[in-house]
Amino acid sequence: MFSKACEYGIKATIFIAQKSLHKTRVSLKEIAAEIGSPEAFTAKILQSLARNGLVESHKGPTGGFEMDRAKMDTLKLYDIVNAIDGDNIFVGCGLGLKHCDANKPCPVHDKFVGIRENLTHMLKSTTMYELASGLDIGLTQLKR
Amino acid sequence: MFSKACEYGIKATIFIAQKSLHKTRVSLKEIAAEIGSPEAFTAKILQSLARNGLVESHKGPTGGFEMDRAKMDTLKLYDIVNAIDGDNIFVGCGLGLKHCDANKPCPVHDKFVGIRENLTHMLKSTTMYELASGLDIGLTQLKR
DNA sequence: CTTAATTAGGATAAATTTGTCCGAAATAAG
DNA sequence: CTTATTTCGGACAAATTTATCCTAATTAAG
Repeated sequence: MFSKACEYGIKATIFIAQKSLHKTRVSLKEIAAEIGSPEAFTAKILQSLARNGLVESHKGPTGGFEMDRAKMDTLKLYDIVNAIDGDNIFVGCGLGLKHCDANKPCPVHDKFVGIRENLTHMLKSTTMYELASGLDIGLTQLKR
Repeated sequence: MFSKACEYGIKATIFIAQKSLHKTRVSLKEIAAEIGSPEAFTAKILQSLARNGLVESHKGPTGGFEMDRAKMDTLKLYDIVNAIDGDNIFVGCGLGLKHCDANKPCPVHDKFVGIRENLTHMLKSTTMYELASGLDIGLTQLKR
């Protein structure tokens, strides 16, 4: 469904948010260890998320990644997926056609409309705070 | 959502089914031209589908691909996706975790259960006949 | 039997995604 | 100011997916 990069990006961001609930910054090293991802590859993804303002990064000793409490409410799962994998999964044709719409639909067009709306709505309504909280109270996990 | 190979496989199979509605066999060349796919790559995909009995193939002059009328009712979109991309999209964790279930769920687990059930049900209930018919009466299209 | 048309399949190449390495830049603290 | 720590970012490498090429095998028809 999502690329590896996107999976890592989501996991990393949730972990950063969880730590930020306790005003704690996390380093790339801690993140990669926690979510079981290749460190340098994760660095690229986080750099991109930081450049685009999805997470905050700080260099130097005591540096690392963090997220405002307010950001946890405004940042949705949708934003992370969109930032990393783009919007193809939300708007693209299920069969990869360039010109597929309700007028001249591909054979699966109507079948996919509902699925995509369902997915898009879920991703757009899921906040980082919600995901970070579930992780924080031990309801969910990022390893294994 | 699906790999290129899977997109080609779905399109090719629907086109084969449509032509079989009129008892007409189609060659690889016609298929690739119709669905706008690389011929040799499409050949690989169709070979695999034929080996696994999803479509029927015949060599020699007047050869090509076809599908029984009965098969069009039993063969579901699900079977094609499963044959080409495997079942990861149906059963895998949204974040790629190896051990993610209702007991120890990843942060997005519950969010994805409904989406996946929705997708799986749609794919399992969509027959080739339905898709081929829509294409045959000009309601849907495979080009562009 | 010969020929032509077609799928089968192995080998290889190109493109994309995933992953690694290493020096540069920034910065907190002694 | 110096040092240690951390992110940044370019270059490169490996793995996977997508695509191409070419020969073999099959088979319909003259």
